[in-house]
Amino acid sequence: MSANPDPSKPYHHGNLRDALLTAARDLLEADGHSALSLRKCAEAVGVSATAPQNHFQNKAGLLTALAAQGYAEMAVYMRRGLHEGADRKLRREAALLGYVAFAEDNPALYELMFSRNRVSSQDPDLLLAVRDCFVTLADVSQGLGDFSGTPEQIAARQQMYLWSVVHGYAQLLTANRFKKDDMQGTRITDILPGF
Amino acid sequence: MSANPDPSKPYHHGNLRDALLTAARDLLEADGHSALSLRKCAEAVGVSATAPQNHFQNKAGLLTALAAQGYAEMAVYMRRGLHEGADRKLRREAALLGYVAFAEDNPALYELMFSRNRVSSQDPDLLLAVRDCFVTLADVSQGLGDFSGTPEQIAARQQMYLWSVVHGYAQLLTANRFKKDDMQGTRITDILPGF
DNA sequence: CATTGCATATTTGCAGTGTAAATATAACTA
DNA sequence: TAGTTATATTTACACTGCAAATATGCAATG
Repeated sequence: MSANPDPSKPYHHGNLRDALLTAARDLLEADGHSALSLRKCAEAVGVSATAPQNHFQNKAGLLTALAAQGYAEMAVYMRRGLHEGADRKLRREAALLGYVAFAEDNPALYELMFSRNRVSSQDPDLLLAVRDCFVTLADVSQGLGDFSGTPEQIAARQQMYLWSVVHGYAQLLTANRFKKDDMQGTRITDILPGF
Repeated sequence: MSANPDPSKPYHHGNLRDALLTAARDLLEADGHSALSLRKCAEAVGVSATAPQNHFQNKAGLLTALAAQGYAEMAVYMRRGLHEGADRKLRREAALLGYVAFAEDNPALYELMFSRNRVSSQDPDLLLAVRDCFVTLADVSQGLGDFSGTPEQIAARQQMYLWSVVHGYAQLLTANRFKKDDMQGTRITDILPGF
């Protein structure tokens, strides 16, 4: 129909999917989840309003991809400073501090990752990223506490316990639910009895 | 201009605010937060699309009122089965089970109550409801664990710890993040080491 | 009782949103 | 080169929150 209005800009972006994800994360962390729309992402990247539809089935698809990216990064945070052969308690401490650090660095994304019904929880890529992330958590939960039952039950409860505390702490912290006076530099590793 | 189209229905609803809140909760729990809109609430109650504006400054106002209602109800759940003079451990158990039961009965509302930036966290009514709710939590967190420091620091960390575990457990549970095979009827009181 | 004031509800209008469908463009492939 | 496919645009529509003007009826006041 009409010619390309700006010949300097190619018709095809080349890497639109990644560019949209980056724009989405910026919008999400900068202005909150309510400021995140497919159209704003498109505008930020400089493409037409409906271009994102070619890369994400719908908005949930974009959010799901964001969440998967988040889990992958959280895994890196957790493994940072976690060295093979180190003392188990030190490994656990490193993983927990990494977990919380990720949540503090990406509070809006963290909320999205643990939200109900906003991401397609059965997405294969997401499931993979989640699994990879919680391999570390399951690892460092070994030998924790004094639970009873079969070895499998003990392991399951150790994981449920550790994940519950660290997730609860991370979410309450990033949602500003802890009074600053009470905090006084308290870290996740300071509130685990017998740690 | 034009006469009332249905004389059987009064021009003024009479109790629109409460009716809207009820409709909002139904929509929220039934079809998820994305199905919740001011217009749908209005339609469910049978008033004009913009009638809610007279009772809530904006959508955040409605969500804030919903959250405040939630905290008030959660306080009731926690105090249910918590009798004066009872053993502290039993009181703690009752409060925790009540906390989780509320989250299970109102998963979408629970998520809203702990979300970032969706509710006006400085709303006076909300703050009051939150405070009343966590009086009980602070109460039953006394004598928990083996923390060190000044009495104030110990109390603060006891509260942070208990709130973190129970919140993390409730959220992960209602977000279906615990594998059913691992659960096997495990309750919050089963994953607290030394409980 | 009449009238005035106020809380409540409606109507109208607008910008922003997700998404479907048809079309256009360019890259790849045989 | 010709045909196919992936990628991007345009157009269209229903839905949303919200602002502004208007309508309605109750309650208090003269």
